[in-house]
Amino acid sequence: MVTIQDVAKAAGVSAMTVSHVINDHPHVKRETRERVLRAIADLDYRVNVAARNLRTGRTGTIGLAVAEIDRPYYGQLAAAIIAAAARHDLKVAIEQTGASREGELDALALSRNRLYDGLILSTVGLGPADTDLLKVDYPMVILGERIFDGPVDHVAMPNVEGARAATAHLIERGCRRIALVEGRLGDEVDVSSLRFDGYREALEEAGIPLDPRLLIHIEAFTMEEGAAAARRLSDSGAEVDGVFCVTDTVAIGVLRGFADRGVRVPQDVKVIGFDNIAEGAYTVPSLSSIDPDHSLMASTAVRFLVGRVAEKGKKRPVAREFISRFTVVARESTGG
Amino acid sequence: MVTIQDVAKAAGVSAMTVSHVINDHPHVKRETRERVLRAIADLDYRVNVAARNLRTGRTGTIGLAVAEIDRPYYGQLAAAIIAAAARHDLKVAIEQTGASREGELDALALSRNRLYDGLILSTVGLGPADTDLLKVDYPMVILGERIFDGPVDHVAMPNVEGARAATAHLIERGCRRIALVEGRLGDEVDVSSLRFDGYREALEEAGIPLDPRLLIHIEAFTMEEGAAAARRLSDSGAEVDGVFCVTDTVAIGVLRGFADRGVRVPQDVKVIGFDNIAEGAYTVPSLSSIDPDHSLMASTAVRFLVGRVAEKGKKRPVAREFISRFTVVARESTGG
DNA sequence: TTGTACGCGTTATCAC
DNA sequence: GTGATAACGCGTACAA
Repeated sequence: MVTIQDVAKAAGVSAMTVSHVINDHPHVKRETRERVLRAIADLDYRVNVAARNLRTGRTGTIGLAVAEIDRPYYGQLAAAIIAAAARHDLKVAIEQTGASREGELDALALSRNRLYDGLILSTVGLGPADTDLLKVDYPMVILGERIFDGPVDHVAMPNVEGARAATAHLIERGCRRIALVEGRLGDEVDVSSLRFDGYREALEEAGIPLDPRLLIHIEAFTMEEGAAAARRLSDSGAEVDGVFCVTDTVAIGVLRGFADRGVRVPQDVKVIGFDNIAEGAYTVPSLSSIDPDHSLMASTAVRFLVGRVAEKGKKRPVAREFISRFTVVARESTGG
Repeated sequence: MVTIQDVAKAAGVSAMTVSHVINDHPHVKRETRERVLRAIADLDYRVNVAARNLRTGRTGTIGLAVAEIDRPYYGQLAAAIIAAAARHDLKVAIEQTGASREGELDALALSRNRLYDGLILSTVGLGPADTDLLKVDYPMVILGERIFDGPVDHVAMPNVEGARAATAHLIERGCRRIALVEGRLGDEVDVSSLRFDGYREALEEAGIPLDPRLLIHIEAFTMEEGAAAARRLSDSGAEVDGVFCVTDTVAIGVLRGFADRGVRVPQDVKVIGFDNIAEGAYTVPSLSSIDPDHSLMASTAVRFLVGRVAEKGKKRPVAREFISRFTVVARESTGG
């Protein structure tokens, strides 16, 4: 294995100078630099990242913990984060938490083990009760809800506002009997409960009473659960002319479930989701949604994290918070 | 920062003994072990992975280079690989190549920089002409085609056989004018050309002449290109009663494109894809496909790679090769 | 502008 | 069963 010493010897300089050349330090005569570069090329020298990491205390890798990378929402988020991290010369290692509390705690532990310079954690299972666990001594950014008070940076979606806009959009299109497909796991504040709040507010504003029979509970935000929910809703005989789904993935399942029952979208029922995943533009009918600008969220999360990494060791200042903006994307599922 | 020395001091032993305890070596008296463990807990000691990496020459992380993690196929593959790697205590860092030759070369370079213990490379842009570039001196497994002769392990899909089965499935369902939506980028052997071979073979076996007007070329394997292809096909007025799409993602776009033109699937045209991505079960109509058993491919790729990592430094034996099996998944898009 | 000396935290070797 | 010592390869004071 060719080391920096070998290069130094070949170039007739000290390892120090080689290091300067590698790290683009000034104060190296051009001639010397060129000689070193030639030696590097000749010997096919590569820096040993492990040694550099040990010395600098950085790994050049950040962790990204998401529920499951094979769900479109997380895949698209991960792609955006990887791209944003690359602009800071950072690599991204992906952890899958399986949407469980334990999985998220595992991810926290990994960074504590100094595998990563920092962690971007997409929370699903952790709730306000776990605030203490988030008081970690390494850079972290929570990608999710504004439900934590601790000194932790947040990048969140406009859940309440977006859900209100989605519901209002259905109302504008003439819906009056609007179901909500949601999945609150307990009494805690989570994505589902925040989006429920927006749904409730929009109904109130329009003077439409909230009918508990139109709240369809699902156990996971999957297409499968969405399809089952739509079938249940249809089979129940409940009058429904609109459905707001807690995520697009669920909405795609809902579209499928309605198709199974011969319910026409948007003629019989209008459907809207949340996230604006890429697939929504290609379903039949295409899916209306709320677009929370994932790439803005991703770049902000990375920016926050990079900032924390840079100021590592300093006293922890107040937590930063960023709520993304959103737009309503009207497609065929709500009448175009 | 608390080091192994601190623990050693606190436990009244040497650092070596602490190391033995950490790494589960035998030959440590139980009493000593317990004292050490208590010290570790008391001090909240964490091993410094960077130092361990430097010493052992391993990073505990493998690279996975895919075109774009936000495409369902790669997302689902990545999830399977992360799960398989976890069973070997390995982390996975994801590189996005953007489906380009340069991106794939960059990924090769990163591993050469010893960032990873090994690399699983999903090739799209590299062709047989690049065989030399794949003669790298670190563990690597190619996830893709059997198009490389070099001493590199392969895990491939049954492209020709699967495509033949897909086409034969359409023929069985009564199709005679079968279009192929494909995207060969040049004269090289790639996914598209292999699946074309299978398509051609199936037509031959059924005595159906190949009509070049039914070969629809696309520039990328995306939903967008698929939708455009279906619209072109429909607008061309060509008689078509079946379409085999080179991937499911493209097929989902094709379904959408046909919907745009009022072409009914499967009544007017039957459609089948390749990959059996999860979304295919929830499209309307649901998508028939070829399932190449991704999880088997993923676990095999990781197994190959782990084997190479273990035998690192030894002479390079012959390349291993694994061709996955497949099943035909018949859904609504071909008549159920 | 370049070189020397040393430390980063861990583990392998080998002795006891 | 336990410990002393020497690497692993790089970066950084500090000296020259």
